[in-house]
Amino acid sequence: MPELPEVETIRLGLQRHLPGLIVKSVSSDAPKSFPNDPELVRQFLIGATITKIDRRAKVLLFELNTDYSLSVHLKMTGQLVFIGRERWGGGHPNDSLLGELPDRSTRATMHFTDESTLFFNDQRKFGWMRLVPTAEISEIDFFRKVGPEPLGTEFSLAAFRKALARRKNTSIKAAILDQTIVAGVGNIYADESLHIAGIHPAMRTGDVPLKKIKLLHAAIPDVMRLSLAHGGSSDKNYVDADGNKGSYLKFARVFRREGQPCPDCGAIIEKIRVAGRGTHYCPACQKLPRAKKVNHT
DNA sequence: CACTTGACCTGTCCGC
DNA sequence: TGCGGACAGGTCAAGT
Repeated sequence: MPELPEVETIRLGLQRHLPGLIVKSVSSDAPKSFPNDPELVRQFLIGATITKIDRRAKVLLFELNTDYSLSVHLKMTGQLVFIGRERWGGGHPNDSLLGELPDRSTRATMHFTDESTLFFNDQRKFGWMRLVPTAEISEIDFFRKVGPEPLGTEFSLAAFRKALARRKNTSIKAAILDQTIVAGVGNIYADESLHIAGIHPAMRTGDVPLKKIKLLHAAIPDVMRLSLAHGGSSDKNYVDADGNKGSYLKFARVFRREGQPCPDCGAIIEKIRVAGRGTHYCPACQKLPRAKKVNHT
């Protein structure tokens, strides 16, 4: 899915469009992508005003002027696309999408009283939109366990080292994909940050020297800021709230670049499988000392 | 607990 | 061209 930079890009777009809008109706493929009790929807979503769009890790939170919030996880292929008040003839920048949405991957559609619409599309149906009592969000298991935001101040080197100590026998890639270690890293930015830090993705976490852990700790927020500046990464599905693609992959160092030269040394980038995920790395810049590998594929 | 694998879905691409 | 299998950006549950 969208990883942190993509979800944050979507959040910024939604924050421009949604606050102040009043939900008129919702249609969905419930319960699959919209697992909510119809009575809760009627009471706490229909007629509610959206006040703010927040994000924690890869989860979006639509704050409502009721006791509930709408949490959204896009997983691998989710999209949230807003179509403005086209009936007013206002020339919204993505009016060209009119007629293209809904499409066959549209799982939920939220209509607002001003005739604008938010489409939740998700080809693989892994994502969801879920009403949660706002006061209980911090008690939800995921939010209790999730690690620090890499672009925030709590992501200190000390906190990172302490968290990594819990996963010392797994690969460093599996460790940084673990949302309880650091929030928002997914497959793209795991590969990119490990390349910046010069760490082989399959290296056992406990064997990565402190010097490299420091580089990795700096690389994770750096690569996310760079991606954010380019509107995120669009490989196949990702678009922002206005339907635009992100361009980070044009600048990617290793992700989806197997067979191409490493931007640092020119060696040919390889693709392997680590932690069950397709993994891209430079065999020259990211060496694996003998016996420092983790015993899974 | 720490760790790995498989499941959840649909679509696409690749080799035969 | 058709068909089977592998694979795709994320998390969970369930197994060891």
